[in-house]
Order: sequence, then C-alpha cells, then structure tokens
Amino acid sequence: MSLRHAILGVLSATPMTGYDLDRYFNDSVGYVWPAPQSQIYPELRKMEAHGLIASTLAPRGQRAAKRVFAITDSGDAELRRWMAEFSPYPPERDAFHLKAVFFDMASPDVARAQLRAHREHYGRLLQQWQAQADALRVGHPGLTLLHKRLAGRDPREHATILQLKAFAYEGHAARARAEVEWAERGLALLDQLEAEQELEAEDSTLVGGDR
Amino acid sequence: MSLRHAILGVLSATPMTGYDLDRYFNDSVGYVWPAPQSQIYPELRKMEAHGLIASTLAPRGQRAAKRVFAITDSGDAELRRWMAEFSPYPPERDAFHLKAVFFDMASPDVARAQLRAHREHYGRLLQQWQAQADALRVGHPGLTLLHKRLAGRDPREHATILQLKAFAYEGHAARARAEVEWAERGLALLDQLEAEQELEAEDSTLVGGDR
DNA sequence: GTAGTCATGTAAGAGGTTACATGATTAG
DNA sequence: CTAATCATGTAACCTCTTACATGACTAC
Repeated sequence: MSLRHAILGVLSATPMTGYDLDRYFNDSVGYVWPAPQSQIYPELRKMEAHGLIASTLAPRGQRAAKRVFAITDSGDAELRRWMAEFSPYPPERDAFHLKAVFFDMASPDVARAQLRAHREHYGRLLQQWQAQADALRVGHPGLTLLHKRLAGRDPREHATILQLKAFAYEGHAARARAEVEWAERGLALLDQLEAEQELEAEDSTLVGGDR
Repeated sequence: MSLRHAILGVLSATPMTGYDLDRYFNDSVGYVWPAPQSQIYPELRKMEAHGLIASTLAPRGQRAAKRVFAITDSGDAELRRWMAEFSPYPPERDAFHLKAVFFDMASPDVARAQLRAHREHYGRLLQQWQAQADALRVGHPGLTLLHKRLAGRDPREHATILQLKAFAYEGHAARARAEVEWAERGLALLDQLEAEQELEAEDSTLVGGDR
C-alpha cells in the first residue's frame, strides 16, 4: 500500500492530475516512489472510491478536460495514521548482493567488472541524492511542489520542514555511499587476493625445484 | 529471475531437496534470498523442465521418498552466464524512507518513535550480518553448506573463498550500518529542531511583553 | 501540418505473500 | 501415542512491469 501513501503525501502539498503524479514519481529529481502510470491511474480511482481523495474536472484548452485530485479529510487522517504506524519491514532481497555471494564461482576479472559497474551505478545515485539534500539545506530548492507545500504552512515552520526533507534525501544518499564504499573495498580485496595467489604460485615453483 | 539463480548458486555446493532449500533461504543465518516454499517447489519443477537441474528420488524411511535436486552442466553454465552479465538495477523503493519524506506532517514524537524503531531493526540485522562475516574471516564457519562447497574445491582456494563470502556478508552489514547511523542523525536533528522551536517561543513571549 | 507534450486508460504476465491442505517420519 | 519435523504441493491475491492504445493540445 505504499503507492497509496506516496500519492497521499504528494497530494497533501497540492491537488494534481494523474499525469502530474506520474511525472513527479518518475521524471523529477525528487522522486521517492517510482511507479508507472498503469499503476497510478487505477490506484487514483480506488482511492477516490474509498474517499481518500476527491476529483474535480478542470478545463483543458477549448474542448478537453482533465481530472484534478485533491486529498480529503479522510485521506489526511489516513496519511497521519500511516505516519504513526510501525509498518513491517519487507525481507532484504538484493540481486547484486546475491551475485556477490557467488563471486567465488567467477573469475576475479568478472567480479571486478561487476563491482566497478556497481560503484558507478551507486556513484551516480549518490550524486543525485546528495545534490538534492544540499539544495534543500542551503534553501534554494527550485522545486515547485515544495514551494506549494510551504505556502500552506506557517512561515516559522519553513526552516524545520526544509531540514527534515533534506534529512530524508540524505538517507538515500547514505545508502548509496555505503554501496560505493563496499564496492571499493571489494576491488581492493580482489587485488589483494590475486597478489597472494601469485606469491603462492611462485613459492610452489621454488619448492618444485624448477629453478 | 533471481530466485532461480539463488537456487543454482546453492545447488552448486551440493544437491538438495526443496525442503532443504526452503530452510536454507528462510531459517538459516546465511539466508541471501528469502522465498516461501510456495515459490520454491514450482520454480524447481520449471528449472528441471529447462534442464538446469536434475532430480533423483532418494529413499526416506521405509515407505516414503524425497526428490533431491542437483545442478546440471547446463545449470552451471547458466549460473556463470548470470555472474558475468550486468543485470539491470530495480528502482529504489523503500517504504520507511518514503515515510521519512513526510516527517514534517507528523509530530516530532511520532518521527522519533519511527526512527528509534528503524534503528533497532537495522541494529539487529547489522549484528547478524556482521557476526556472519566475522565467523567467516576467522575461519570457524559452523556452516554445513559451506563445508560441502569447500570439499569440492582445491584446498589452496579455501582461504580466498572464505574471504569473498565474508565480503558479501559485509555488504549487507554496511547497508544496515548506514541505516542505523542515518536514524541516529535523524534523532539528533529532531532534538536540535525542537530546541530551536522552544527558543523561538521564548523570544516571541519576550517580544510580546507578557513578562 | 506535424512533432512533442498532455492526459487517460487496458491487458498480459512475472514475482511475491498468505493461507490452506496433506501425509510420512522421527523423537520423546 | 503424540508432537515436532520432514516433505510437497495448491489457490487466491497483490504489486509491479511491459506493452499497447487513443486522442486532445501546443509550439513551431
């Protein structure tokens, strides 16, 4: 049910169409819950049926219309209930870490290539998340949604809200940094293990008496 | 398809029944890909149909039999192909981090309780993973599956294999540690923000001239 | 006019969760 | 004998992915 709460959270800042939500979740830098529109539109209709959100038709050009969704009191209550609830943690399942468990089945070069790709991948994510957090800390967001959210709150709260949002992004950044550092330790380990192997090979040559 | 490769990886150490795999994935400390038996048994049959594994019936007591699965050459090739392949990364989707994005919607006490629970959860995981990695580094595994795996390998490789397995567990530990540290930074931030709020409240009282 | 964006949907299928169901074997 | 473990399955349901489909609007 996390998509539902992600939508409630976003709509708590401002009303939006399904299309806007799709762009926010998947295109914008601040995406926090990636979801395809094939999931978003049906979920919006379910949420409206449950009374968590309400839609109005807004004109779009001359003939067309678009459906704008706004959070209801019931939706706001559900968001707050979820915030206070201790949600169960899903099992830790990570395809790359699974692969790492079997690195001894592959050549060092294969393992090295995998770890390099892993480092690059999380390096990119780290940059993104950290930039996002930094932008919030120094207070020049450039984020329209955040501005709308702040507009509905007491100005004395603004600094606190920015700090908390930055903290959330730093959580993603911290994870990414842990992956980068782990991959780097792995690359160093592979070098070390290969150097040891070569030493052993030399030793056995000497013991064998071939020289 | 990660369950498939998790199974191939485990069966590359020794043949097993579906029940053994279920226990390894879900009960043992070294679990790397949690999966219920309702997924394991059908997957085993599919894999056998594809020739990746082969089963033989082994006697069990007097009347019953059990089906023991062993990896085939084709399964071994598939495992190696997957090891060298660069698998796409799934989108980052984390329910707790989503919740953190909306901490400004909740009271500091609610956020604090959430972060404490988060710290405890990952603290437990960290202990588990780190203990696992440490046991491997000092070389007293106590893991039957690992012993079976080593039995099929050149003794000169044993130290290397143990180092690589320990490295894999450290990856999980590193993630857990990042979560614990992030949660602690969050708790400190909440204290700081609340202290600032109180100062502001005092200031406005003074300005208001009520004292 | 046409390309790109805005806007909203449907359908098939993979992977995962939870619950139900059954029966043999072993340990006490 | 009884409880726990061994062993193997089915069924319903949910989430997410990928692909297909349609049409209006806007900028050039």
